[in-house]
Amino acid sequence: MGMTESLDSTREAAWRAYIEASQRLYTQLEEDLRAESDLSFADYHVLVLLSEAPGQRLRMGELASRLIFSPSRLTYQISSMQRRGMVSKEPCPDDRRGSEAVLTAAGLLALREAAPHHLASVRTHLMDDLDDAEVACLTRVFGRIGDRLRASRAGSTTHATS
Amino acid sequence: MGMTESLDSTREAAWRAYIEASQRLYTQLEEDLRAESDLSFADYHVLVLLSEAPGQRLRMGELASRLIFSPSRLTYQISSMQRRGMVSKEPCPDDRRGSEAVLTAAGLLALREAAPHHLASVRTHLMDDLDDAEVACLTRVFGRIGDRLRASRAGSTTHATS
DNA sequence: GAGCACTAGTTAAATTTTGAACGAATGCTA
DNA sequence: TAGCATTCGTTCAAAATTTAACTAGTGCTC
Repeated sequence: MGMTESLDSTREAAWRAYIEASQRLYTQLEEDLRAESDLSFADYHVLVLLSEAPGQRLRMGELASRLIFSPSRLTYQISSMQRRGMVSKEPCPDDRRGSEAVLTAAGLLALREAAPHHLASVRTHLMDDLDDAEVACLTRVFGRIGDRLRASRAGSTTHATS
Repeated sequence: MGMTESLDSTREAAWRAYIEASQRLYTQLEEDLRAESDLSFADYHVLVLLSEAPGQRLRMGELASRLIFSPSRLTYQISSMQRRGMVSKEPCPDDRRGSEAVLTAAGLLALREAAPHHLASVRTHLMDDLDDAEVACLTRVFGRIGDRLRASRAGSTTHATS
């Protein structure tokens, strides 16, 4: 387990650059989105996931795990969107504990109106700066990290065997 | 300005991988930090910045802009840390409007105790997976994006001249 | 040096997020 | 099938965050 207590300096620089830029990027995208659409980043993301789902509906739990939201956060998020008419909620047919969030026509419209602006933001603030090799690098790196984190979380949920 | 309405598919994949992994990474690091130290990610970051600053003190505004926090969020953050004894607050000598956050001995100790664990998390969940070329790529990409966003925000703060 | 626009930071109210506890339904095991 | 651990999602209270005033101080312009 030989572990040093710190990051080597090139990795520390990478870490700091990543943290700062990610924070700025997120802030900027959220601001752009709100400026042109009444949607938060979370709203937008919910709309995307629902619009891509079969029947344009998803179980609360499934949605929460894709958004990486806590259950209660998702409950709040969905009721807020429901209040604004973008989604409705229906009881789940095969599991009476569950419910599903369903995209409404208004929700789909909101997504269609916001998407071009939002995607333009993503391009402007992030993607336009990247060459193909860099895009490939990001996909590879973050894909791998996401996989690992997804797996480790799935593993630790199930109670530990001695 | 010929702009398409969407991202090409490799960029879209990169974007999605990045967003998901970033969110998971942040969640995981925060959880690790709390599990082993009573500190939030924000607390930790404040401690790092103060510990590196000359006199181990920084103006509120300076700290806010480095953390990418709104002024009121920083006020809240610092009072919370003050309550817990990690920082103190002193009026700024040369500008009576201002104040500075000062690292306390307890704050420095908390940082020293948390750092090895936190850095181990960063390594485990992010850096250990990356080869040198990938580290270089991240540094370059996020450095550039951070610079651009910092610049564009600085520019838009000052009111627009027609 | 008075007036005025701007900056620093705080405060207050509303919104969002977390975390723990809960009620209801499921499904496994005996 | 009774019992019990687990899962699904919500609720409630507490903590964090945002947003919009607002106070105080600065510094420029005349």
